Amino acid sequence: MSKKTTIYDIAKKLNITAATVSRALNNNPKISETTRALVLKTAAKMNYEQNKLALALKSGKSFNVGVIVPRIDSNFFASVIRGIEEELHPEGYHVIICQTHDQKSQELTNVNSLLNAQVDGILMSISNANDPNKPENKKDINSAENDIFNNILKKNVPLIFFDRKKDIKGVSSVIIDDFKGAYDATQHLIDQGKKRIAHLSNNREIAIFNNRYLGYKQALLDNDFEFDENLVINCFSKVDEGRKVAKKLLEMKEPPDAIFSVSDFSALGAIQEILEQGYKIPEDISVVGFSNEPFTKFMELSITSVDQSPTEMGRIVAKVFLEEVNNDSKIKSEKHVVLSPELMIRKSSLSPAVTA
Amino acid sequence: MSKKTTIYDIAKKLNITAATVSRALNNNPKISETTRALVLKTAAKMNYEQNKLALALKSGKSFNVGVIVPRIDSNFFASVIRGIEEELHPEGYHVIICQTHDQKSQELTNVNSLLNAQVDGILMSISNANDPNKPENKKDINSAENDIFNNILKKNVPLIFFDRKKDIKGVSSVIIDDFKGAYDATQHLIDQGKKRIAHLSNNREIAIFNNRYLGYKQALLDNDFEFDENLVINCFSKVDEGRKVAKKLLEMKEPPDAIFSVSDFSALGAIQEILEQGYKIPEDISVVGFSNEPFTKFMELSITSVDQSPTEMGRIVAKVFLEEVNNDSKIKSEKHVVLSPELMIRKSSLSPAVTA
DNA sequence: CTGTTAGCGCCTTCAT
DNA sequence: ATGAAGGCGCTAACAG
Repeated sequence: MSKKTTIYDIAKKLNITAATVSRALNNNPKISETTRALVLKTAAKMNYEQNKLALALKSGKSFNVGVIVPRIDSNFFASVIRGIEEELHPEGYHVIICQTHDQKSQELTNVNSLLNAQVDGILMSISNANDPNKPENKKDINSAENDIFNNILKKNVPLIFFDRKKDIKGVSSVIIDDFKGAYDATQHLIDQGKKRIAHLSNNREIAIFNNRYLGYKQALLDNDFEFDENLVINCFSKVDEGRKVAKKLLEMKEPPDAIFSVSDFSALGAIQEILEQGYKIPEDISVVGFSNEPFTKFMELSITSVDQSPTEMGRIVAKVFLEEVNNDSKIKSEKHVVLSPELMIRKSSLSPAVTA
Repeated sequence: MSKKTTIYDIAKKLNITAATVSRALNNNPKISETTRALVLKTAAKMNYEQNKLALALKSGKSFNVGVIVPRIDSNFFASVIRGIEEELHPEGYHVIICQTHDQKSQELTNVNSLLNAQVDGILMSISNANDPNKPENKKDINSAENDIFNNILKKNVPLIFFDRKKDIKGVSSVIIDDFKGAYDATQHLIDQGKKRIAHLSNNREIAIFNNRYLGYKQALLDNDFEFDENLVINCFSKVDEGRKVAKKLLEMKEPPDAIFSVSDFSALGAIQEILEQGYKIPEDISVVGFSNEPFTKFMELSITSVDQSPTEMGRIVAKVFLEEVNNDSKIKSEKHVVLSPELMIRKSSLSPAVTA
């Protein structure tokens, strides 16, 4: 129906020129108070609203930022996005979300389509951080990915990684200290008197999982524990996978008396299997997860987990972006923020003996 | 650094005009194969990428849609958004998300800013569906809200409500059949032999909660149960609130033997309180929640709940939007989709007697 | 088939 | 203090 009213409409009505209207609307000092007031009034009356699209085309700033995540319906990513949105909204930015479903191809198309949409920045958690040291990954997909990242940078669009990063020159990042999170979790189990601590890991080509593995290992070494590679098993972040792996662990000649998992979901699966086989948690076997998923604290047997403060992470990612986008100087500096995770100690690992 | 290359750049290089380049790029039939090939090749070589902003300004279509939700870090909304994104992405649309934190004021500013950004549609779950029959709501905020909705429609921007809707002429909606969900849940409890079923409700000015209340009530009446208003208690969707209310219920002279809650969170709180007081679930008291939050199936004592298929809801919302936006005809028709919820029966309500 | 022209809505020099 | 003109990048109508 009613076409949107433009500055020309209101200019015509007032027998002045669009430029004047523009000035009045933008608090330009070079204009008389009377005409400004008049313009403002009629603008309001005519329901004028600025067309940000035209402004964007003119200024080269769209006030949109793209956020790329593997999926949005996971508490972690949703919370990060929440933080980003809350921090960016007051600054006038809109948040566009894209999902990759952990597929590199999606990642590439998403980046391209965001770039075409002229976003002012791209904040992303990369789909699958292949180890650049592995020669088989170095070519094909990986180089295509690097190309796209460099493409972003060449266009002067700020790019910021969060959680799952990749080391690329000129790219800032916000992550948590996975090493520390794992170290603390393992130390906690040791403090509870556990002697044989297993580790449910995941694809260690992904930095976050590798760092958790290293933190676990270091805690053992620092406590003069022997490190037994047989107690480290990879599994996907699924409940069923956790069950399977737990079953294997319980079949060992010398089963573990504690499990530290990189995922709350596999930790939950392990717990289910352990209880089903008649063991007691935490008396016989303690379990610690990672991510502090909402369900971990809701369980009757609440699960100890490592909190990653995702909303805070999102806030910081947004702040780093704002700094970069507001930094006019030609010299761009990377910024690397490492958040400290917090161990949430709950029933699944709190030995009654120690409690008392 | 490298400024983005435009069609002018490639036109100049080829000594042709920008229009021709545009035609070549858009598969316009009126162009020779040779020049098209040439243009395509040099475009690729120069890393040309279409500026969607300019296109949007020209065509009036931004290929952005705004999604407004109370908050994104809730499994329900995140899943709906997932569905929306997955359905819209292949069609070339980007999804902009806004949060209201259940505040009407935020809702208004979000709508306005999306409109300014020239989105092609707005999909929203309204913050707080005040009962329009309540005279005290009819003025101020409510009318301001209606104004803004009508404003959207006047601009010919498709508006679609999901989950929390409001009856406005010309606005389509996708919701679930809350009445049926509640009815089925209550009937299930009756089938399990329960005689005195309490209901944890919530602000019934919000349609979804009122409909759940009505479904609960109708199931009782259809089974010749007496309806006891004392067994209906309002509480927020929080674990602690559920505990408090459960405590009250257990203090009654004649406590209930089952609870149907409009929220999984308050259901969980109730469960915690009930177990703590030494009652058995489901033998003494059965509990059923609503929403099928992930944790309900993870609990050792898994919680029966009503699934709302949020991802599916998102997909459908997106489809309804696409239909509207692709419908050229002047006659706009509302579309109202009502999804059928599914009761997920779990341990918290499955009486062993019946199981056997 | 291709070039010319104009305009989407806004802002910003440059005049006046 | 205001008007005139140009341009952001693209497409569509109209010529040729």
